[in-house]
Amino acid sequence: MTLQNHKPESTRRILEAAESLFSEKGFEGASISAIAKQAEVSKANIYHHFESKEALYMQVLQSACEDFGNIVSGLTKDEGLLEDRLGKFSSTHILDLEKRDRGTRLILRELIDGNQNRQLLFAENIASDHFKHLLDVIQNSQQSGEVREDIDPAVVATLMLGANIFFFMAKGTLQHLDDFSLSDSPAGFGNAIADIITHGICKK
Amino acid sequence: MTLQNHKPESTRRILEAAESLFSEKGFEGASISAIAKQAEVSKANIYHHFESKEALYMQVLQSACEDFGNIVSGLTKDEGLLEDRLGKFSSTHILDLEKRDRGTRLILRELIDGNQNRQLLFAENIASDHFKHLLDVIQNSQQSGEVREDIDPAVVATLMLGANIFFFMAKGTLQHLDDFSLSDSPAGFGNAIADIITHGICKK
DNA sequence: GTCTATACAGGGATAGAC
DNA sequence: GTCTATCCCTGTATAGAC
Repeated sequence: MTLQNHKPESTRRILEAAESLFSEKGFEGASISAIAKQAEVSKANIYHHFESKEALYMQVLQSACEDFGNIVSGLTKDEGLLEDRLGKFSSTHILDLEKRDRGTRLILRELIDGNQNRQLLFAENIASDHFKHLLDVIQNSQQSGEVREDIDPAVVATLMLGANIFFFMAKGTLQHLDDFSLSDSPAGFGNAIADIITHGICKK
Repeated sequence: MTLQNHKPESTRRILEAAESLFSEKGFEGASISAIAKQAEVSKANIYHHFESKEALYMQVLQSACEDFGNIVSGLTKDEGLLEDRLGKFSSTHILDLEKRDRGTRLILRELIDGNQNRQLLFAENIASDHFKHLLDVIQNSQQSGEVREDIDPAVVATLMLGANIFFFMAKGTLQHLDDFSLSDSPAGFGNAIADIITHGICKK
């Protein structure tokens, strides 16, 4: 976020190519040469715009985090049934994961790699948006008496977000399971888990 | 699984070091030199026992998959309340993810990398154990009338396994969230989501 | 089976012309 | 700002002695 936003075209192309390759092959797997080739610039040009490979990577990661923040603001807080609201949230969330496929993969990689410093960054960026937004909805429903008091909202949020994220990352594997009919219907999956979370799987 | 099981000590040490480093840094991030140093053998020795870096990696991955298979067989199918059975399954599962930390990370990495060939391997290995085992439990409970007929067992299984796996991989990040009290209690989390999945979060 | 030494390709990064 | 050419290091993998 420098003051002069006269970013040359090449910078844009470099970031684009870097996001593509880092998300596909990881930090070590993506080489500067490959990024340069895909961006149609020279290696030296990359080092003119970015201090190092690491600096380039961090910039890509930063952008991905910011993108993630602007997603889930459309969730209605007070109207309609809780199941419908959660279903909408879940569907929207999972579709967004797919829409931002590359950014999503990038962040998932970081979650696993477990770099201590960066996980705080994620906690602040992503958690503060997705997670807390979802927390609010559940806490409100708890205060209005719709939701059981002995439920931990953070567990509900983790359950829902985790299921969506796992659905995203295991998509390729889930498709091989013949029992799994919803593997190509992310929105359907989102609604189905909202149903389960609100009402449970047992008969009443 | 060759016929002569006279694996020399060094082979054992190499596999051990390889699992450690591959799981920590990924395939590209872990070098043969580093593995050799940690295993206290020479680089050439590794190439004496394994055809290539890729072959070594595949062997490590294979072992991790097999380990995963032998986990969840203790789940009781017919006794007790569904909530208790699911709670036990979930807790056991999540504790096993942690116990086999390195193998778990290895497989999660592969899930993201999305190598088409290997995802079939996972579907057959892991799905056929964890996933189908859980499917059975739910389908049985459905036939006995305990569980709603309009529930897709595969969605329930994905929901539960996904939440556990996400809990495992996001542990480091979740710890930074002050709202999340269960971040250091995997078994507690497992039981909590079993409660939600069976009964739902809404008041009856 | 284990080592040292080495081949050779490719990695990240820099110098300096334009 | 962009390039070509180059530096130095480390990567995987092999040769050959012991």
